[in-house]
Amino acid sequence: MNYWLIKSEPFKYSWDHFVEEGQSMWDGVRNYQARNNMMAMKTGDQALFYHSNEGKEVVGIAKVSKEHYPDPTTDDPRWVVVNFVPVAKLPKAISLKQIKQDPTLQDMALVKHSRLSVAPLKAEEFDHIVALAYET
DNA sequence: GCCAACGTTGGC
DNA sequence: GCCAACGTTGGC
Repeated sequence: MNYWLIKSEPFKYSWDHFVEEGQSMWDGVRNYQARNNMMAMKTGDQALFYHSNEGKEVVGIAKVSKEHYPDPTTDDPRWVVVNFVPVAKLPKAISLKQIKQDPTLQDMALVKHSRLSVAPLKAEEFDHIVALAYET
């Protein structure tokens, strides 16, 4: 199983909206690195859902419900989408600030390549962030 | 195939 | 709202 981090501007597509819909087609990715990451996703892989710009925090856990297929929102055959379903909302959102201050999370793409919208996560990083969120 | 111009993202 | 970082485009 692999772990990922997916970013969305809450203004465009928030976690709450995601939960409301119960499923999301992750479209609009127009970046090769991000696309390659999406193509590597397998059904059941877990992803942290991050709010960029507004909030700047990890708010929930999502899971891949459908592996990549051609992006129906464009005729351009280069782009793909994947589907996600919500797994759990984190009891406590983990802010970018907190991530940056955590020595074990310094290698995250979120820290190093802040513009990458779909990034791989190590299992340790995923577990660490989830553990932080469930701490009291 | 290089590189300048341009557009976009996202933190601050 | 600004700007740095970075990706993409297009002329040569």
